[in-house]
Parts: sequence; structure tokens; C-alpha cells
Amino acid sequence: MHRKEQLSATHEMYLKVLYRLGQQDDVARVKDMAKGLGVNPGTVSAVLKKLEQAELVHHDRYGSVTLTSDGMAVATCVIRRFDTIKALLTEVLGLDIETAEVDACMMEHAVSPATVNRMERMVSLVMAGKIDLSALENSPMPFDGGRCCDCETEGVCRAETEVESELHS
Amino acid sequence: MHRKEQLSATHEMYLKVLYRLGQQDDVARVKDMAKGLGVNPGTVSAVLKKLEQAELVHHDRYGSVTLTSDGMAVATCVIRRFDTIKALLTEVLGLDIETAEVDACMMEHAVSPATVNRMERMVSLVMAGKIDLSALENSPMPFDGGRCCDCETEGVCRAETEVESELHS
DNA sequence: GAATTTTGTTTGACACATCGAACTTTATTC
DNA sequence: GAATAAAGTTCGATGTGTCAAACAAAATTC
Repeated sequence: MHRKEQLSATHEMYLKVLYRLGQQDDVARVKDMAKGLGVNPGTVSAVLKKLEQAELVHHDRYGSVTLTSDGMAVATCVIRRFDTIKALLTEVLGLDIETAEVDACMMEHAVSPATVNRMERMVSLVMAGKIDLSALENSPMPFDGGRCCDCETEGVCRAETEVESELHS
Repeated sequence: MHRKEQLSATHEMYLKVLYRLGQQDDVARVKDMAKGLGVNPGTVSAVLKKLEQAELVHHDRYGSVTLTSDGMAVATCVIRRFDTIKALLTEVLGLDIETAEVDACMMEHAVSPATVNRMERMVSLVMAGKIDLSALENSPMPFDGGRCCDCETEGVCRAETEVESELHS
């Protein structure tokens, strides 16, 4: 995998959704991708064209869409990032699953390999009971008034524009 | 701070850079922002226009640029996110500062308030010595061959397109 | 197997963030 | 204070990701 030019977050999402669709149903359709991405079918057509040029998918006109092996490699990489971040947020930091999924879906496009590796390591040690996080459970939430981000109860404010489009999972 | 429509990552970056410039020099100039963002001055002019409409900055034509109080609130929020994520990556996960800064700069636009709060809590407990991470230091890196992301030694591969433009700090 | 419905594509438009180049203001220098 | 330099703005263009609407192909139904 020596893909020099970084893929956009968008392209990564398309590949991820495609991968997931391939897992549940056997074939993926434009319609399903559009639904999964919360996006217009016309948009999917357009993006698929680029993805095909990059040899990440192939797509029979009016037919099904599948990942190439390169596309598959990228997709599994993105999914690994997602899973790792989600696990970190839930298992280590104690966030609820919904918030964790929304955030992981945005963060998955922003982490370097080194970071993912460290996160993964942390998660596995915590889950193996080798790191004691009881201090975290008992500590109070940080709260000091004036900060715009202190709205833990509202939780998903940053994500709420995102929620209706079902990009995440 | 009830800002319903989410700001773009770009706008957040502009505000953050502006804040930092305001700290070191007293006045911020378009030139400085352009430099700090790795972007053309014309672009700064254009974006500033939007930011001014959103009442996040004011900008005297051909003159200096300053944050409004709303802009200041957003900027400090973004910076808090950056600092928190950076601290998590270095203090908790043990990443080097360079990688942590690059990643934090991308992730700062992708985390919900709830997540930042949890991260902050975690960081402060670790730094206060209330959580023992020695298991992490001694554990081997995850490595299982076929994965595209297993390139810890190259570290910043995902970020390297980003590095030359000095967006991060 | 013709009509209808569903699915997919194309087209034209838009917003965003960007550039480079032409132009305008402001600042500096002589 | 006129000439020059530096900083800022505007303009036209580009690429990306998106939409809605018009159109085309495939699938379903009768």
C-alpha cells in the first residue's frame, strides 16, 4: 500500500460504506451507497467515477459496485481506524456508543498510523485489565463555567448536523 | 455560545491562527495569517469576509484583523480541543510531539464536547499520577503484517502533505 | 411483451476553499 | 513629496462535493 496522494475523507467514507454493504448484501448498488452516505444518487455516480479512475472500485454501468483489492485495503484500513477510535472512546474514555460512533466517524480521517497503533495498544491493555481506570470512573467531570465546550449533557452538539445523514457507523 | 451552524474546519483554523497571532504580536495582519495558514493572501481576504459576516472577526480594510468576542470564544474552544488532544496523544498514548501536533490539528475539528471533556479528564488523572500506564510503556507495538496502517516508523505519512503548509502549531 | 416503477446517469447549478495575476492602498525611502 | 516597495484586495479560474431535475436503462407487474 503505497498510496502517496492522500484520499479525501469523502473518498474514504465511500469506500468504507461500500465495504460494509459488501459484507451484508453480496452486491452493492448505487442506491444503497446513496442511502448509507445520506447523499444523492447522482453524487454517488460522480464520485464513483473518480474512485474508478483511482482503481479503488469497479462499477458496471447501471450495475453493481465492488471494491478492487486496493480499495479493499483502504477500506479495511479506514474501518480499523474507526473501530480503534470507537473502542478508545468507549472502553478507555467511557463515552456512550452513539457519541463514540459519531466522533470516531469524523476522527477516522484525521489520525496518523502511529496514533492508531498507540490507540489500539491502549485499548487492548485496558480491555485485558492491565490498566486500571477506576480513577477515571470516580472523577468528576471537568467543569469550569465559561467554556463553550462544556456541554457534555448535550453531547452531540457538534455532530447534530451530521446525524440526519447517517454517515456514520 | 449558541452557534447552531457548525463552523468548517477551515474557519476554525483561521480563528485559531488569528488568536495565536493576537497573542504574540498585538495586531494580526492578513500577511501573517496567510503565512500561518500556508495560504495565499487573497484567500485570507475572501475567508475573512465570511468570518466578518458571521461576526467572528472584524477587519479594517487594508488594516488589522481582530477577533470579536464570539470569535474569541470559538478560538479558545478550538485551542482547548487542540491542547487536550495533543496532551492525550503525548501524555497518555506516548506519541512524539510532532506527530501529536499534526494529528491534534486535524482531530481538533472532529471531536464533540463530550469527548473533549473525557479526554481532558483522562489527561489530568494521568498527569496527576492517578492512573498507572506502565503496562503501556512495556507493551510491544501491535504488528500483524498485512495492514496498510502498520507503518509506525514512518509515523507521519498521512500528514506529510500537510506539513509543508504549516497549518498546525 | 407492453406499461410502469425503480434504479442509475447526466446535466447544470451552487458553495467552499483555493490559486495567480492584475490592481489598489498604505508604508517606506530617498 | 515623489518614487518605490510592501501589503491587501479583487477578479477569473480551478477542483471538490453536493443537489435537483431531466433523462435513460433495467426490473417488475399485469
